[in-house]
Amino acid sequence: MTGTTDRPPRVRRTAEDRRRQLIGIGLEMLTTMAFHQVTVDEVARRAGISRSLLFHYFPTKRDYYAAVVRAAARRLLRATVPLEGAEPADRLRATVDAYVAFIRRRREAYVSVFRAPRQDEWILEIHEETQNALSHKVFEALGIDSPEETLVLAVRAWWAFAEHLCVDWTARRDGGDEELAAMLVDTLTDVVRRAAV
Amino acid sequence: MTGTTDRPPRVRRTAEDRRRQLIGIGLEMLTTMAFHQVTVDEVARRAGISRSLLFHYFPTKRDYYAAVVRAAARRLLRATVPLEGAEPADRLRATVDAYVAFIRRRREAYVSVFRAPRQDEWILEIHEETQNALSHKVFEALGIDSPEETLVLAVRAWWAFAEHLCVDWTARRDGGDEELAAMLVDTLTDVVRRAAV
DNA sequence: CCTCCCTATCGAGCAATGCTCAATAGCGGC
DNA sequence: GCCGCTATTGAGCATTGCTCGATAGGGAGG
Repeated sequence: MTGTTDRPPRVRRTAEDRRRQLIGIGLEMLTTMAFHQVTVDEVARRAGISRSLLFHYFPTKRDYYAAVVRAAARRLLRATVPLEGAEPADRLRATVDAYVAFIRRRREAYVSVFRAPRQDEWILEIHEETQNALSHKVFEALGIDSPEETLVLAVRAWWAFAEHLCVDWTARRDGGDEELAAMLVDTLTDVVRRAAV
Repeated sequence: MTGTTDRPPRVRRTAEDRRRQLIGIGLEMLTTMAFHQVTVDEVARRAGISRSLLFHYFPTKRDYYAAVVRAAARRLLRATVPLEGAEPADRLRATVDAYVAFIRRRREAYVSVFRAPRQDEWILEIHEETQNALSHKVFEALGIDSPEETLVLAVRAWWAFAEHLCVDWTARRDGGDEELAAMLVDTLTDVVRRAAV
């Protein structure tokens, strides 16, 4: 028998392609394990490349992580694009519905990326940015142009509420998402009212 | 000149003492940096001991981290002991006030321990436990013995709201904590009402 | 005050893992 | 069919979490 380890031959992709592949692998792995368990070695192995190449595309493991998380964030924001030209209440409800549906569908990934142990403040920042973007959607939906700081803080904090409730709710119940969404919209309305005073 | 590196002499403490010292160092370091930046080497250096000794007391770095976080959680829970035998509304307000005051005082530490990047699911669990304990205090204050699951989820999620709002608020404002506490109590009341339906 | 023993403490070294750098080889363009 | 750009690799370094056998401080008993 030959002593050759049957390694797949070197394949050459475009940079763009390779990036996408690597980020895809990261997204997939994060649904299974926490990021600090995701070793560069393993990602490279799954991609069928050497560790060095990963470092060629992402100078640091954190950069890689950040890219993966950013990809996840983009997915979320794309999923919650607000309805054009409907009633404020409907637009609010639509965004909240989309958010609930997103978490229902991608719960595992969402948790590992955003709520599970994160290793890097950078990830916090991306999460923060994302939640701020969601807050912006709320103000958009409500037709509020330049909200008071208190209101901004309150709505942002409400998203923390929403995130937590959605994650827990989808973990314990198989359905009732309409009820959940309704409760979210109601409490959001309450919060806005309280903070606007 | 002598070539002796001036290392302090070996001092022998009781196990209990050493544990406390190490945990204290951890709490202190966490106010300055994220945990993954806290290296075993550095902790040992500050304590004036060898790395090995740290591993003698905490079999794993995570065990050490967990001990530090647990200590921080105990502080928080001790700080928010509910008033005995007052009106429900007053007890609620007292707990919320204590929580706000705690974050105002120990903001840095709180953030690094609970909201900053955490490396370990164990830490999430401790945080979760702590927040659940806080939820329990709310039900105690309100005189609710066995709350519905929906209510439990809602109140727990409200604590996520409260945490976020407090951390952000204390970061941007120097005062107005009464206003903050009032808003928290109001929104909590709203949430309880909405979830009880 | 001396001795003994328990255990707190250390030093050296291993393994995993993030990261670097010079060298190699596939593929598009001429 | 050749050439050059760059995607790709392999070997190796440093840090860091962790192990293990050896050492020594200090309280208990004489």
